[in-house]
Amino acid sequence: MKQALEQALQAALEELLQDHPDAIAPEVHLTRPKMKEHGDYAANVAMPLARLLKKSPQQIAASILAVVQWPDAVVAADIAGPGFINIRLHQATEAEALKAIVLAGESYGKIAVTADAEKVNLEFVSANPTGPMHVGHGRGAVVGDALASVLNAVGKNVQREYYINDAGVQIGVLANSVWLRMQELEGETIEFPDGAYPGEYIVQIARELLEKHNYVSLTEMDEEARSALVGSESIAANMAMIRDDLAAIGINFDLYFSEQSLHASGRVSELIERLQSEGVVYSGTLPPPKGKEVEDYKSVEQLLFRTTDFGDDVDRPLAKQDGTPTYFAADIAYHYDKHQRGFERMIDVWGADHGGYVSRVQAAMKALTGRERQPDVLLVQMVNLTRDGKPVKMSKRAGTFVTLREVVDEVGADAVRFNFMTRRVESQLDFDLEAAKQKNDENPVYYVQYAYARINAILRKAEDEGHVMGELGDVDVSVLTSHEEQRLVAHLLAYPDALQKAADRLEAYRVATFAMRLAADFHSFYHKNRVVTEDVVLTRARMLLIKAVGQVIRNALNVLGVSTPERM
RNA sequence: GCGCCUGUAGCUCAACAGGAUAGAGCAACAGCCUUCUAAGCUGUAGGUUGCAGGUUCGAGCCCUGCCAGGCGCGCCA
Repeated sequence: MKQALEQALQAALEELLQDHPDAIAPEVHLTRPKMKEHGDYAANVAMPLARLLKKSPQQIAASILAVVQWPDAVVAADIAGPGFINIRLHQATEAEALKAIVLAGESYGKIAVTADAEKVNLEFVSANPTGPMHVGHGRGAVVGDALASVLNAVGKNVQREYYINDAGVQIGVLANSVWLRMQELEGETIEFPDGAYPGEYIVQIARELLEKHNYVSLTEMDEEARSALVGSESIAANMAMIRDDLAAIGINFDLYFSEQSLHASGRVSELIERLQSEGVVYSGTLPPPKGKEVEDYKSVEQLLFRTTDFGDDVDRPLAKQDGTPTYFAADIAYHYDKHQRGFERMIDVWGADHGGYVSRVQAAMKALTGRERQPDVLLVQMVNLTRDGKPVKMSKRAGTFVTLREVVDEVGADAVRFNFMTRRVESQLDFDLEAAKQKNDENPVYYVQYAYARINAILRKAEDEGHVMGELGDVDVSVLTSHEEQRLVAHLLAYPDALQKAADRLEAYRVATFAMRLAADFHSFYHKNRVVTEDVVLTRARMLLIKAVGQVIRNALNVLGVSTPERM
């Protein structure tokens, strides 16, 4: 319907502007007015034309209305305020759409993924395999997963991908930490250095490794070989834990991609060679960082990628002083690999502390593929964990940081997911453990789920009393005339647009706020109108209405990965 | 010092692509359960949208400058 209206207006505009060959008709964009008095749809097209045509917006709106050919469903269109065109539809036309919603069911609002759908790679979480995920990772995980679902729902072919940083010095630290604990468990006296990972999980891994391997033969091994063995097994153990924790909030990846595999297969060095042959690499020195005190700064000649030619601030090193590739070098190889795997679009979800990294990766991809803004990066801001309003002290060094798993176990997956999803990623998020645990109005997730459960309670009650909605075609929706009913209908019809907008802007939180507003409209309706009454016709119409509401709430929560209990 | 993000009601956040009277929840106050789930609803109060300029028919949103908070700033990832 919206499209039909927009087309009608667009056609009218073209006609009007025939006398102005140099004028370009603005794209018609209809909105749903906040206030019912402003009709079902509103268009502001007359306003931007005011200057161009040297007429008042009201006059222009009038000339548009004079030529426009509306679809049958339009009952009235008038000019209001500073030049809005407000369109009113036959109430029954809107309500008829309830039937289509119920018929479509789970697929209402969704676009099917076709064979030629755009291939999107969505990389998120990518927490280091050196320890458990913390709450900040959890936010990125939830946001990434929901965004993947949103994109999938609008017809994109989405792959969820996790990049395992299983290379570099941190892995050596991990191997060393575990080995020290193994020695300790065997009764040796060890000194546990500051830089090592202190957590209890390290001891647990050490214990498991001692069960699998003969300690004495390990001590007899060459140190490098032992470190490699302990390291890779520790990574495997940590990844198993991470996957398990992710599964606990309903997140599964299509692919876990190993950084180490890029080094092992020679793809990183191949990539560096390729860049060299293209002349965007040189040997040079970087100026010392400004504003930050670097005590032992030494100017060193390094292999540098001329990212400044592609929009970055300074050139970036591809190799460390010892000649091994930097993380950056591997990451370029990784993103280039995604490109070669045929993804038309890449989206990365990173923590805000990686913000300074965006321009260099995009610069590298521009150099390699000529494409701008790839990957598209979502920077997720920090989570401040509180309990009863007081900050929860976290220290990674002391091993006292709160893990994502602990939070999920304490407050539940639904509460964690929904709370992480109700805010834009750009804003920092305060997450209070006590508030998230409460099953009351402080907790938006229950508010929405409660609406769904309540709808089901009513439908059960209706059936118990012998009411049958019957064939959709027989339901007379013209009796749904109250303010609350019309609001609900309008809201339901806005769902596909809301989903599309969330996808276009990579803002999954919109689906959450949509669900909350819909739930609010439903609760309001519930208190003013009875569904099950003596009036058979009205009862059937309202059963259809709330069934459609329940369906849309369910669809929205499905996208967000939040459960929809039938009873609460 | 430079770059990115943020600043909206006492608190946590919205405001759909620059549109109509800036909205919700919590907290406060006053009401609503012998009728489909009170994990809910209705009402009252609460605002110089950090500050100052600018752009235009119109600015919370765009531009400039300040102020405040967060993140980052070579060979960690």
